[in-house]
Amino acid sequence: MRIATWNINSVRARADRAVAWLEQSGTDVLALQETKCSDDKFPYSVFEAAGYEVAHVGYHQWNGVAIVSRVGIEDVQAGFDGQPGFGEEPSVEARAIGATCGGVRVWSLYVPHGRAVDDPHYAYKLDWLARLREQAAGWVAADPDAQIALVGDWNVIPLDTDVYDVADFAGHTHVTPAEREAFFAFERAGYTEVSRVHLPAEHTYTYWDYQQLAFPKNKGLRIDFAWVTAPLADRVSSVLIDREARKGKGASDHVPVVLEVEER
DNA sequence: ATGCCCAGAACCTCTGGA
Repeated sequence: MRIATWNINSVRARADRAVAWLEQSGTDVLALQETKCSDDKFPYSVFEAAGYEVAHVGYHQWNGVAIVSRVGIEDVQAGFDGQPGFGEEPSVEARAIGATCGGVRVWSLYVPHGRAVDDPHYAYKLDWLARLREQAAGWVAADPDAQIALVGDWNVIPLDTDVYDVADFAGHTHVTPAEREAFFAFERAGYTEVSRVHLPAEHTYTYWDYQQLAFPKNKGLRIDFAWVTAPLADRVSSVLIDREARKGKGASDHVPVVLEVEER
């Protein structure tokens, strides 16, 4: 079974591209982030015509996450328990959706960006990650055999070698010790980041800015990851970051990360 | 060529993204 994650940066602008990629990559379950639409505007029929079921949560033109599956989609949950909100009167955003597909509990996650270290959005980001980790630790404690995959756009650059030049990020979000600590805390919660296990090479990126020829110059970031429980990590035989998906007109600024999961 | 921001809402330029 192939499980992938992809920040699609508007599902309406790229639905045909996403379905073509699903078919050519042989992907069974795809976690999407930044669908940028409300539920009523999601292009369900494009995916359904290709044999995929869809679970989506989106409230307006920002955020939005989905899970697309051709191996079943059960027990859909929009948001995780305790997920913090943002704003003057905090509202929970469409940044997390969980569903069980082919026996794996998949969470499609769009971690808050943070905007700037002195912005309220930054504190929100750290709280969001801490609350998610609390829940995720509880899932493992309740069932050590659980097959859980926390995949998505984590908006954290975990290592200095996960960016073209870390000096360019001095004083900015994504590289602060607090963000990196919040990211690596999932290790202690019982999870393994399997893309790193299988693709340890430095300067391996999943995102390239649209501006200033970032992709041709390979000025990228590694910010899309897959934290999975130990029993599931044992089944992951390889991971692919599909750079080809960044090429050409109309590409998302992120590319898919694909996990090859052996049958039990 | 992988090629010099993009999408959405609204309607003009702003917000958000990293």
